[in-house]
Amino acid sequence: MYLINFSDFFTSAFSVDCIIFGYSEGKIKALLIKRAMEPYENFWAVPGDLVYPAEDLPQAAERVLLELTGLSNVHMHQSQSFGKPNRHPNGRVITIAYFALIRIDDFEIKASSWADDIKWTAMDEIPELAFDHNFILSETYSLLKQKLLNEPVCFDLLPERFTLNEMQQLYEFALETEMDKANFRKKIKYVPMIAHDEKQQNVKHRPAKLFSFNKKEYSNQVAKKDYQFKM
Amino acid sequence: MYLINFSDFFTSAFSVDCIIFGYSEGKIKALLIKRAMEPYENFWAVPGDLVYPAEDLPQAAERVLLELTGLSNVHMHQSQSFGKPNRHPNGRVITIAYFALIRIDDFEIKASSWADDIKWTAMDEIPELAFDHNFILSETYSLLKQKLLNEPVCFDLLPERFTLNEMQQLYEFALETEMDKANFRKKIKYVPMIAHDEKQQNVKHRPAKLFSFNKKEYSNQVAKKDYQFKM
DNA sequence: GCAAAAGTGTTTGGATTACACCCATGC
DNA sequence: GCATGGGTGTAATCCAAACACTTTTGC
Repeated sequence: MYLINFSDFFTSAFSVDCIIFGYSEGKIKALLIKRAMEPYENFWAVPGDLVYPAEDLPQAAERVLLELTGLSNVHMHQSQSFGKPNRHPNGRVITIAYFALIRIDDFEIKASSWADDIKWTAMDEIPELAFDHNFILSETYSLLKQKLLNEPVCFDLLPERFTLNEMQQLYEFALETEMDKANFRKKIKYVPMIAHDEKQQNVKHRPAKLFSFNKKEYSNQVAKKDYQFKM
Repeated sequence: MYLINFSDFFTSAFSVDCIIFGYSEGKIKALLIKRAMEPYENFWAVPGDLVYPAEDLPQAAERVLLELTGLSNVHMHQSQSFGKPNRHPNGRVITIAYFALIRIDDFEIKASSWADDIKWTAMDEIPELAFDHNFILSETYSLLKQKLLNEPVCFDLLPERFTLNEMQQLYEFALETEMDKANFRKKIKYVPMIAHDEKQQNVKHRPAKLFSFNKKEYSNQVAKKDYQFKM
């Protein structure tokens, strides 16, 4: 038996928070919005929204992403759920965090009806955020770092064509370590990548070769079980 | 602006599903219940319950665990959330899965008001379950396997005092591989464990030494950053 | 003694590390 | 030429796999 009526359970709301990670200037960044309404008006926050009663969760997260970036068909990774009874001042709201990895230069960000301002913020410069969003963001960033070690998700953050040094710097930022150039290249020797003839432009030193991730070949090798991405 | 009234968002319910993992006879097992009520009456299912409007999520999961096992103060690990709009026939119910790791021999399991029967089922013998519980269980098991590789959670499943072979067999089952005895022992050489004088009893071969996990020493070393559990 | 599993040592090859060196470009 | 990073080779070391061997118990 329950201590309350069955129907009284159906009095909660849930939201998705959608953490959008990008990479530029050697740093992993998250898209933050400045809230245009109470509660926590004028605080920076992770974009998120309530989920409609008939809407699927990842769909809702994709909707938030679409509104802010115009991007669709981006894979949403599920993070954790956060449900402390008092985390939202207006009622019981449980939030399910999702995160998306995108290429910063591929689109224009737009503020939305519920955001006054919007900006990319490097993960080592996150200010105080609304609600429990500092906690949500840092837990989700840990998950991202985990994935960077075990899955080739770095290529969702890097430009379609990138230099090996850009790739190395991404890992150096995420893992907060310095790496040896020669050793890094040995480590990624078996990652399926395409070497292009194209070179870096407008640099005042020897231009680096551009690479792109060979997704097809990667899927093949994983299916044949003779390769497992590992950093 | 929202397409529906703000209050209409507060028409959903949350549940927690609480996957209880144990280890015996060389296999990782999950505690399943036979449902005593509709929907899915008489189906096997993962134990779970609705969350009270003012209840914290991990608290609710602990409540479910307590009712079935009498155990409290067990750390609940969060798994994923599952929220397809039609996953529950009686309304929109989002479930947050948690999992607990316990020592099977440390307690008596008891059926509860909402369960007709209850049993331990090995992870390679899971039957068809109610709702989307097959999916929830297999996703959560993947997470457990992940944790077994990166955190010393195997000691929550093993008896307080265990043999190195029992530990090896746990990993062999989880990773679905066979391991070399000598190499396994080299790999765990730096895991902080206490070797006891006590030996295995009632075996018809040379009795093995019993070990236990040195949690205090582990915490120390992790704090000093000179050790990181890794299998 | 024999069976069975506990427990340990050795060899080998591949990966990781540290470090050195040469190369191509802009100025 | 020089500064700057791109790109590669080598030697030392560590680690993991394979496998063999010894030890201790019950019967």
